[in-house]
Amino acid sequence: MSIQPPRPRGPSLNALRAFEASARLGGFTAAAEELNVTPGAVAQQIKNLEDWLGEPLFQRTSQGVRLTALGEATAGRFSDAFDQLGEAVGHLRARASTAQISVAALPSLAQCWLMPRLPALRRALPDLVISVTALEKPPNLIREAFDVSLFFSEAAPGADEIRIAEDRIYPVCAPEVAASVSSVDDLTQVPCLRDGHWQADWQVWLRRAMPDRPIAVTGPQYSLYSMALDAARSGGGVLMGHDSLVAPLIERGELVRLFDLTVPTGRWLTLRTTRPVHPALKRFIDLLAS
Amino acid sequence: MSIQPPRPRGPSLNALRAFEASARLGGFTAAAEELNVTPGAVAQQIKNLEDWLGEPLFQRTSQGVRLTALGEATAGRFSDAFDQLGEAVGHLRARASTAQISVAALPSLAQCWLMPRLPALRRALPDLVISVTALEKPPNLIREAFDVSLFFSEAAPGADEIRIAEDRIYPVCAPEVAASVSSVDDLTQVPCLRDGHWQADWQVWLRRAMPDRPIAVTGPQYSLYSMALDAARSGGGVLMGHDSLVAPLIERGELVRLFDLTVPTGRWLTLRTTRPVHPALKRFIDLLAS
DNA sequence: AAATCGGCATAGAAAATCTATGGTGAAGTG
DNA sequence: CACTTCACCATAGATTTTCTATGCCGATTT
Repeated sequence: MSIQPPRPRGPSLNALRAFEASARLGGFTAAAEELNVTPGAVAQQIKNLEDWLGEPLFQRTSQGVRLTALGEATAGRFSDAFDQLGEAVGHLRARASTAQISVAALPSLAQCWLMPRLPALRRALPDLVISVTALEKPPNLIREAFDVSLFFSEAAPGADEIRIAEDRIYPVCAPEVAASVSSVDDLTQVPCLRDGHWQADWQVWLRRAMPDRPIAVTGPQYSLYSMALDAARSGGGVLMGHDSLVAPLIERGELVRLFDLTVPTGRWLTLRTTRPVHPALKRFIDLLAS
Repeated sequence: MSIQPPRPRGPSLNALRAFEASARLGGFTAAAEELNVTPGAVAQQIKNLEDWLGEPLFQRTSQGVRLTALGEATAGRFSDAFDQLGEAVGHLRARASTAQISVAALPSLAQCWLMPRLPALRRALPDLVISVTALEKPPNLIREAFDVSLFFSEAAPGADEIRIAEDRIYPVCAPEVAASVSSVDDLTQVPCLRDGHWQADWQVWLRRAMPDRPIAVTGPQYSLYSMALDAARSGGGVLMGHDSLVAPLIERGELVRLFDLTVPTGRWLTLRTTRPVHPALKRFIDLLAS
């Protein structure tokens, strides 16, 4: 008979992950979002870890948290370790023959760019299960179980990134609305539709259209670009169109361009992938980027 | 309002750890021991991981498990990642000012070697909380929350190991028993106490004492060396004494040596530590090794 | 002054994880 | 040849961990 008493328990792996994410992202709330839990859950995990350690890792202030010296000194090691773990999981998935791909995309891109392409993709890759998740902000592909992300990015493309198209904007509206807008000044007389996340679009375009005489436009705001797009299609006003998203509608005659001024926003529609890329994913990406 | 749907869930960290341990130790049972859970729990974790992956990682045979090609190809990455994670936790503990030390030791060493030294150690390091866990086999110091381990080892000492003493054996008994044993042959007439884990001790010693004429001794067996030692002290028979464990009792006259033959077992009492070593631990080790 | 943004604490709910149990086939043992 | 042992499986129920929900606080912004 052998002695089998309780061994000293280490910290929970989830607590370590919560610490790492909070340290890297600079707050419990951001970490909670990445980990897909509530901020309270992260706060608790970190408290557990601090209790186990007997020492605080974050210094709480009323407007957020800051790493203590101890936290600062060790956070990097945890990030490295979890990077490596994420990479190992990536290899596992890449070598497994499971034909599963999950895409993270900006809601507008998911709906207006990806969805129209999905039927053809599914037809070309019938053995592939493709799932799409709409996210406001690009996920950390090393940590989360996404294979591909599709967002607008200003940065120069990295090694695992492909620039698909430049983001260019111009006003668009339904054909029957176009008649009532003959000059830029007329825009003040019609509803100028806006997307909540791209509030600045109109200003960006107007600054170029009327550099000397600033004008202000107003109109309803939609939380999703696709909703604003629907509104524009049904004659609800003028929308600041993003070329990648409205071009097919213009081609089909559902929308028409107003004026000829196209303004680049300085961002690019960027597809980012995890490494390593398994064969099915490679084919998927090649089709998307072509 | 933003879209916050379920993100694709990755595998649980605990499942990954169970996989890593099982792959490294070559079985669910061994992994369960290290992780301090039942084998069934490990089997379930691994099944979860395989279900998530859609592919088996182990090939089950009736006498154990073997890694599949996929498991073989990725297990190493997970070991590296968890090594790094363990190291990060080690740094965390090392920099924290918590004066907590936990020692893993062979039951016999814990009771007969460490316990007698503990009072002095606690007196010398009063601000240190020292806990001791008896284990049959040395724990993996990178993975588990031990600071120091104390076992007999045949291998040449590594970088984080200190050889404290050579393991040498010789028969001992209570003074009143010594009178009835004047030659090695007399050993067949008295109970020869044995420890369950050191069954071979008598054979090792007798092979040297009587190289030409092998004799067999018999006697009760105890699961713990300290029990056999108590039996010997109270006159229950002759015990094969390990020098490090019985020397103090001989000095105090509670036991006497029989014959003059001391046989080295080829093993060494070895103290192993984690790196990095924090200051309190350093002082502890220095005291133990001196 | 009100709204917003992190963060905290707590209780109860949900989910993950573990144990316990009985069963299998293969290998070793008397 | 039966008998034991060993490692693993499956399942159900218990336990522990983790999460959500809620109300609260203090600082910044409007």
